[in-house]
Amino acid sequence: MTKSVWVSDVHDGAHDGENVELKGWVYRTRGSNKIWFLVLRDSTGIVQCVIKKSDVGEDCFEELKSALIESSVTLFGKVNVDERAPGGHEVVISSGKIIGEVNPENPFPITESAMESSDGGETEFLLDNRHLYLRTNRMTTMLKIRSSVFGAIHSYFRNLDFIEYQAPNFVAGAVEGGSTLFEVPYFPNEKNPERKAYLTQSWQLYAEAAMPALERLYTIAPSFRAEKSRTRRHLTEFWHAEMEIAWGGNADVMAHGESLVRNIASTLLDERSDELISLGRDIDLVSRYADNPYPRIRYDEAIETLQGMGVEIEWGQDLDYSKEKILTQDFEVPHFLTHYPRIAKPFYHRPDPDDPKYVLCHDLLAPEGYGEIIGGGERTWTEKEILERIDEEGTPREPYEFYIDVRRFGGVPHGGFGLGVDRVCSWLAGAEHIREVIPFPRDSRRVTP
RNA sequence: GCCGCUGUAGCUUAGUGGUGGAGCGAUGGACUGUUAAUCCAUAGGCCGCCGGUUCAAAUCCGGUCAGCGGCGCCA
Repeated sequence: MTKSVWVSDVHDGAHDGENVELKGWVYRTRGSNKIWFLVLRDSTGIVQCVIKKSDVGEDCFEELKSALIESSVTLFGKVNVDERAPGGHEVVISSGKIIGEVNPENPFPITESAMESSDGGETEFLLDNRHLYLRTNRMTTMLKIRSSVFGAIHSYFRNLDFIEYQAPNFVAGAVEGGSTLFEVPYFPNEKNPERKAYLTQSWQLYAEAAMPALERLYTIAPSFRAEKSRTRRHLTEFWHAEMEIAWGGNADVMAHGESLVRNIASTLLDERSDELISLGRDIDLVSRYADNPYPRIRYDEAIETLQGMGVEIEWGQDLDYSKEKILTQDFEVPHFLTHYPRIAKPFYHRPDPDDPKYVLCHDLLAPEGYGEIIGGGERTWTEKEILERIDEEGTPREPYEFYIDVRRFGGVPHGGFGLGVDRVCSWLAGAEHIREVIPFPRDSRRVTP
């Protein structure tokens, strides 16, 4: 049953003149009643198969001719170098059969016309038929790019001896102050009829608990946000790559963030440049993101810049997307924004000892309007400071007792960041919408298929 | 939570008050090398749903449902 010949190997010339067995799905067909061209698709590409009635016989010819788009087939034939074939290689078939048929009364719904006006985007029809849309060239390409991004993140951290570490997805309280959490009934009982758990928004608090044990740790895991965001960069379930290091400050964490993102860009150039080109992505742009340093700008400078441009913004306000967009429109590479006002950020950010009006934090803003891809910084790490900050925010202490304990037993300076993996995929692939880079996107209005 | 836009055949769409058209796909036929093949024919429509105006509604009005886009929030 195992498959040994892949379409990409046929095009690479690995089987020229050989008899091979091909397994795959019908991509397109055309022809006459004497010669039939079946373009076969597998996970590595497409190849033209030539079926002549005189070679395969009447019965086989009629069977293969009846195979509709996305029928699965096995074909035997000889690999032939022929300039008339798309890609330069074709397979002249000697026999073959349909494995899984497609009923003519219910043909494969993802047609050329279904994708025609979508512009790589996401029509209602394509979203409803996502499970079938995955088989198309565009989605397959996106998923391959996504795989390389995940691989690059694992390689980056493992090469530096980071330990991959998993936190629970059911949690008792919020990480972000005031953000909306998904509630899940969690074994309510007589004592506690309303008992609930929440889906995690971040691995961070649990990573900090393991920081004194592992010192360098990372994860790639889903995070959940119950905000009804309707934008091209939000999902309710997204993949979060997070890291935490002991004995590191804001600048150290930022250095990792920069290296990681540049590493992802260069990995894509190595492994997926064909795919990027097929999506129409400008390779020079991706090279620029891989090769150039990412500047750091303090919050105060950003505010001054914006005010100088005539934007109405006051010191102390967080930078929303509309401001980010104005700020980043002239950026050629991602920029870090650092030292936000303490009042704009949650309690776990450490106040700057040089000026406690600010916290030691950073956001990494991607160019081309893709916005924030990293949020991170140095953590509040003494018991005194963390209690002070929790209280000043009005956050209850109880759910965070385990977190405060980290400071009570040998606290050390430490920090980390979270990177939105889907956002990075979307940005580097040049996607129109973050939904394009995840197989089954979840947003506030859609949980199916 | 707020603002905007769109629902016509399986898909993409034309149709501003008077018997709903096309392309793709499907089916049948023709064609010996096609490149999204081509040509001929056939089938396929509660014009999202409910109500109203009118002699007459896909078309005008009200409501409703669904979807999409944007803002706030963030990765």
